[in-house]
Amino acid sequence: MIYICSMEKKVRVRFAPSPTGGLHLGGVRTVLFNYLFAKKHGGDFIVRIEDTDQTRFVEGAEAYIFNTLAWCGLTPDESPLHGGPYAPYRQSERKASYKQYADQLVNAGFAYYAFDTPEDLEQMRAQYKTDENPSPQYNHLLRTKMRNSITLSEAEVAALLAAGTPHVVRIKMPLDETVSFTDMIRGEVSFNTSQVDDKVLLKADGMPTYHLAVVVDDYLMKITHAFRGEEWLPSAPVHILLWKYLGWSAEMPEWAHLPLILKPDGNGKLSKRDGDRLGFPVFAMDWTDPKTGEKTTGFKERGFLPQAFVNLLALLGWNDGTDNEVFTIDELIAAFSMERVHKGGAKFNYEKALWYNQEWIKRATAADLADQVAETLAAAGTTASNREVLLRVIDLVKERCTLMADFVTQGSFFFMSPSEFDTASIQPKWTDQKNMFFIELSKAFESSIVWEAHDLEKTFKEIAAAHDLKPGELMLPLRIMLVGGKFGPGVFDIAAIIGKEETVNRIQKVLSILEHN
RNA sequence: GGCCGGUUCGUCUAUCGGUUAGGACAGCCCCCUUUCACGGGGCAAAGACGGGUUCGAUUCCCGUACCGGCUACCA
Repeated sequence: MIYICSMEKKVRVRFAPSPTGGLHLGGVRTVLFNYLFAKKHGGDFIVRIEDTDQTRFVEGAEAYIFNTLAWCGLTPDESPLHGGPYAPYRQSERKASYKQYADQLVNAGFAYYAFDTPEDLEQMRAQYKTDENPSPQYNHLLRTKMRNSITLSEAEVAALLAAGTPHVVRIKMPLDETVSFTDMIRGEVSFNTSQVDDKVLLKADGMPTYHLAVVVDDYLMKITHAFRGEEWLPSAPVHILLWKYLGWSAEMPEWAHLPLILKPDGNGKLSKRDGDRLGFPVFAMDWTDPKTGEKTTGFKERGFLPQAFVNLLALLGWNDGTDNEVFTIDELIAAFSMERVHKGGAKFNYEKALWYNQEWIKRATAADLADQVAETLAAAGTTASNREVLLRVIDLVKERCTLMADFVTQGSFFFMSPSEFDTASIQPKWTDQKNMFFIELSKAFESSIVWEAHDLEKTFKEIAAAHDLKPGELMLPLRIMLVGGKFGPGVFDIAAIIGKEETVNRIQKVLSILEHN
């Protein structure tokens, strides 16, 4: 027998989000693994919007998803936004195409109509709930006790259908069969069909559930590899069976169930709440819930570089087998392989995330950072109009910034005089002698012809010696005069950049503050 | 409860039968630095447990424990 090897087919993967809110870490990582795998194999990355639940529709969520992908630089080859040969890419717009497959399954005896109302189901669950079985399933046992085309006569079913009675289509899980498949990450996984319930395939409103839609669309869109979170593992047998019942087994994609991203403390899936509670972002970008108005901050607005965000996500559950942890997207594409994705979930570590961002800021050139830094500064009320100066400042301070916002504290004083001076740190040891020194220093600076760090330091030391003072006890006062506080790069580098006039002004300003205290 | 999955330093992880079990983040110490960082050096820190298989198991198998996921006309 000749098989068409999947390696000969063009790789096509899809990310299929439900537009119900902000995109969280785990979601972006799923996108990333899809993207890396596709690009690694010269394939296509498709985004398909799974908006089959009309009750959960959230305004703006879809646009948010695309904005996030754009920020991360993970551009889809096909999507509702980018178009493509298999449009539409929104399941709500594909609604009409699902019913025929549901009917096909019913006609073949693999699925059936169920007329139970939500109240009926609720009652059933209440009735059969016991301590041993806290959540009774609509399965091979219970379906015989419900109102469906298995328990009802053919005539009754026909009459109900003709009367337009609301109904769903459910898969008829076979009794005691073993369904197994090879997961790219976990190897062989198998299930006994008696343990799986009769999932709804087509809802009463005519929309498919995820179970039907994912199979139909993956087939129609010629998806070759299906990656999703581990939470989908339990429903995999339903999907495998559907591929089989629809007669598409030969084209079924390879599956990979990605490990979950866990909360840093305790256990369990990472949620938005954990971020709020522990003080770090969980969403990629800011998200405001249109209904509640609740705002959630994202990694972007928190001051992360997209390269760092992508990098840290890739290394959460994957590594290339070496000690290398910092990768560009191109390096990730080159190094990526599903075989090296972990099975176990990973607790999210915000400290490590900060480290990645700092690494990326350190490695970026001043020119790379300039626009963003200027923007960050502007948002904080500081105008950096001179690009030349801005570049010098960035080079001087970037290794002390872990978040973009750090450029505000580390960089503002280059462009405007500090609004506050930490004089409390120098006051106790302040003397007339020091006062005299700074008066003379400011005069000397004022009459300087050259204005470079090296010369300024030389002048500073000469005058200090003349006053019989150690440079060490004068450095901190000078720093506070120029910076406002005990931080920042070398004082003379700072003086060199802010210029003669500003340097002298700041020295005199603090001198007068000290005098009045 | 049932089903499925997972388990190496506090955290992320390397190891694809033989290693002093390696690296990174965080922590601590030292050096560099007349601030804060960066950088350099060092310390401390791990195979859940019990059985097998094997000359030899962190690695392969089984059981137990623990953790997680799922158990909707949600994805």
